[in-house]
Formats: sequence, C-alpha cells, structure tokens
Amino acid sequence: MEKVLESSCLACKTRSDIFSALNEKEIAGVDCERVSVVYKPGEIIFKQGAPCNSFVCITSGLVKLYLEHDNSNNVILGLVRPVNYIFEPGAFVDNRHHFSAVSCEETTACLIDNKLMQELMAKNSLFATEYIKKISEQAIELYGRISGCNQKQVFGRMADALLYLNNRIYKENPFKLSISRQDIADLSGMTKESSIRVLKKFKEDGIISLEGNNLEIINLPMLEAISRNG
Amino acid sequence: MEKVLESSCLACKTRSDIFSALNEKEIAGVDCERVSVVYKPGEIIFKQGAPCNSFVCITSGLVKLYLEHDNSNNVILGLVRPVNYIFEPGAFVDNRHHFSAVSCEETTACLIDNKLMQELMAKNSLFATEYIKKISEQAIELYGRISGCNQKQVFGRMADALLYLNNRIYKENPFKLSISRQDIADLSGMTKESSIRVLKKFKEDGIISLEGNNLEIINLPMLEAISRNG
DNA sequence: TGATTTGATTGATTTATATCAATCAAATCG
DNA sequence: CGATTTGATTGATATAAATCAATCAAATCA
Repeated sequence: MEKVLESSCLACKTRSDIFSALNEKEIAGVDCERVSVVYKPGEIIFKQGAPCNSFVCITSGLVKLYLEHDNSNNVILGLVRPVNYIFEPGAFVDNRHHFSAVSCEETTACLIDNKLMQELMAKNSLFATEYIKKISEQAIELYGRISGCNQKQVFGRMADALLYLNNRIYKENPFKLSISRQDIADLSGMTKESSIRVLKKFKEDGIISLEGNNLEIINLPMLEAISRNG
Repeated sequence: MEKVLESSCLACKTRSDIFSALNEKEIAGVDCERVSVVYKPGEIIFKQGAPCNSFVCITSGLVKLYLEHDNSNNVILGLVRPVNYIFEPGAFVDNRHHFSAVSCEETTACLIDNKLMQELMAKNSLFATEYIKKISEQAIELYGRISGCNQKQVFGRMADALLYLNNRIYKENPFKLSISRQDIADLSGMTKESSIRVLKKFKEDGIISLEGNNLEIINLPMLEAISRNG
C-alpha cells in the first residue's frame, strides 16, 4: 500500500457521473483534498465494522466488496472496476463500513474525506440528487440479489454470476478471471466445490469453455435462459 | 380503496423524520398536494413494474413489501408500520416500482407526487440528506438480509423473522400475527410447510408459545442465540 | 532444487429442506 | 345451514447442495 498522486479529478469528472454535478471550484476543492493510494492484490482497502471516513473511488485495478460472517463463507456483493465509486451506506448512518473491500488485482484508489463529500451535498443539491440516484441503483441490484438467492438454485445463480462478470466487470468475451474459484462461489452463493461442479457442467454442455482462468461464454442465449429459469 | 383526508402533515412532521427538514411553507405545499387513501386488507397499494409516481406514507394499518418472481414464491422485504414511508429506489432511477406493496390490515396511506418530492430535494439539501440517510439505512438492512439468506438455515432465519416482527413491527410481547403463515415463510425465505415445522419446533422447545395467531416469545435470549448462530 | 503450502478438482456421503400428498379446521358462500 | 373454499398442519419422500475426504497441480519458499 503506497501513496501516489493521480493526474487530476477533471479526468474523472469528464466521465459522466456524480462529480459532473460539481462546478470548477468544487472539483478543485476535491482535487486538492483527495489522496491516491496503490494496493497490491489481496490487500484490504477497508474492513467491515471499521470507521468509514473516506469516500473511495477506484481508478485502476479490481476490487471485491463482500459481507463477512463469523466462521463462515463470505458473500461477495459485487466487484468494482475503474472508474467507479464505492457507495458505503454507513457513511450517512453510523460512520461504519458494512462490508469489506479487498483488491483482486493491483489497484489504485482515490480517497476523499467524507466530511467534504457531505459538505458538498449540503451545498449542492444536484450533487446530492446524483448521489441518491447511485445508491438507489445499488439498492435495486440488491433486490435482484435477494430474489436470486431465495428463488434460484446453483445453476441459475452461477449463470447470473457469469453474466455479471461478462457484462459488468470484464466486458469482453473470452475473459481472464482475476478472481479465485472461492470468489466465484462467494459471488454465486454456494461452496467452492459446488461452483467447480457447476462450471464443469456448463463446460460439458458446451455453454462455456474454461481452461484455467480463461473463460469464454460460448452459448450466451442458453446462459441467459438458465439465469431466467433459475 | 377509498379516499379520505387526514388531519394534516404537521401531525407527521412532529414525529422526527425526513419531513422535519422542511420549513412551514414547504410542509404546507406538501399538505396541499397530498392525497389520503384507505385500503382494505389484501389490496394492492402498488405493483412491482408499475410506474412509480407517488411517494407513499403509511399513516395507519400494516403493509407488506415483497419481490415477485415468475411462478414462484415471493420474498417479503419487510413490513411497514405507521407512521413510516416507503422508499422506492426506482423513483430516482427508472420511475418504476421494484417491489410490490399490499395491505395486511385496513390501511391508510398518504400519497405525495414524486415530482414535488424531487423539487423539494433540489431546493432543500437538508431534506435530500435526510432522504439519503433513510435509503442508506434501508440498504444496510438489505445486507443483513442477503447475509442471512446465504449463511443461515431455517431456524436462524425464522429467529430473525420473529425478532423483526417483535422488535420492529408489533413492538409488544405477546403479539397477534396479522400476517399468514405463507407471509412468515416469505419473510424468512422458506416454504410454508417448513415455516410451520420450525415454529412447531420452537414451541416444543419452549422458545415461543403459539396458539392460532397469538405468538409470545418466551425465551428471548435463546431466540437471539439461534439468530446469531444460524 | 526439493519441500511445503495453496488452490483446484473429483468422488462418496450426508443432510437440510423442498416437494408431494393427505387431513383438518375455519371461514365464506349460496 | 350444509357445501365449499381457503389456510394450517402433519407425514412420507425426494433431492439439491453441503460436507467430508482425497488427490493433483501450481506456486512459493527455504
């Protein structure tokens, strides 16, 4: 974990997102306060239960967000690709993290003090509204997750996970997995052994090809059907 | 479903909540626009997938919020007691409902146009911040739900459901259930048959007493332990 | 470079929970 | 008021997926 300084917040502002709601002066204020940090693979960016003092923006690499549970498996809520923000709902509630964030690849993150974020929201309601949109989108995704883990069985949930990885994270096909089998299991809510068996079945059925960590979705319509039918 | 007019928004403002962020004039504006509606038990207040044009406040009765899934069981996200609001994240995303709301008892709801709500948030950043707090709290609860449905088995999930009903909904012990066994099952993520068997086991073990719909938690520490240990 | 740890894979077995099927009680209806 | 529907309950059975246990390959280490 080593500190470096990224070019400028303006580079991120140009990507349409919550910061596009800020004016030049406000952006300059953020640019001035932010800190950029590099994390090696497997390093903790923040830990569930710890105080939540910074808003985190991932500018390179890959991060997994997961719920921890005593003596049991984790649940991966999702992965974060650059450039994206981690919206921690605890920031507005109890100033605690409610999930943990760990880098899967070498990762760069910009950290912005939460007080500054909250001041900006208090002054700039467009910024606040954009923030509401983002956390609302996140909540909607959680509904899908809850629905899936209650209603679908392993094949449906694995299909969801693969579609998520393809559409939202790696965004190319074939793609090289930078997460472990255990991570895939934690993402699809099953044991590592089950995840391996399900992937093997998908491979046997010609839905995917999988050599080591190189995964290709061969029969996308079939995978989507499995996702739909559970 | 019949329209009536409740006394005033001021009655609700006094209960500390998001509307306490509004000034007299703003409250008057809401009071003027709002519509109060009475729903009989089992009536749909809004339906998943339908346009989401109103912000809903429950002023009397009891409402269940649930995710619908094709040809399968529903998942109850939670129940809403008066006076409480239903925060629909779709309001800021796609103007669609992402869950359904149905009254469990005779229920009164105030409906406020979403445009008005969004105008107020654009003008009053304190109001926006209060809104962010509320949806953040809701998101944190969803994490608990996801964690539970992945990590706990039926006894742990039922313990969670009973504690939720006791602490958050009925707020007295013993209490009279106004929801069905199927609802309890949908709330704890299992089949109706399983929910009945688990409740029977709790009864046999002297953790609860249950006669018809009259439920009493007898051994609260034990129930909390079951919730913790899954 | 051989030893050791770590992650992936496969098979055998167990178990939690759903499903199926029937009965019962209560509520509603004609 | 008997008939019928609806919700609750119980038992028997099936099955999805976890657990347990071993092997294998690859990576790391001394």
